[in-house]
Amino acid sequence: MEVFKNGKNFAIAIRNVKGTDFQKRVWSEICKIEIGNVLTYQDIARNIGQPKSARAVANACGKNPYLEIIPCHRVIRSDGKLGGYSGKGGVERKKELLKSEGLKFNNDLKLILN
DNA sequence: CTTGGGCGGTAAA
DNA sequence: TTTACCGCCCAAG
Repeated sequence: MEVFKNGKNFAIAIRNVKGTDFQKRVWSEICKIEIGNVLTYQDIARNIGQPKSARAVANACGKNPYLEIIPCHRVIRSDGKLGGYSGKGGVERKKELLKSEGLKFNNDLKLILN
């Protein structure tokens, strides 16, 4: 059994999750991102000890089975652009989610740092 | 801005 | 066991 925490500090136990070890490591790492924060795919890769696996991390995000729990929208590209979003609404939805968490973007969908 | 090479995990063939 | 596919990254031009 894996234990995930989201940004609101709810602990959520998930049994019989369907996915590979790699995917679970990625997902649990994503759950650590707090509201208003973002990490890059590369950051996640580094945090799980596989700095060269940024692309694979993106794959795992896309297969996230718990869209409502795991904040995969808080993962963006290392150049500050949004990247993709496989949930309903696509990147536009991703952008709105992040804006509602207090982040801002320029017209190139690029994150504006404070 | 574009391109081209490199990359790793996964599902399907 | 290969292949094809990607929500990526980086260096050059």
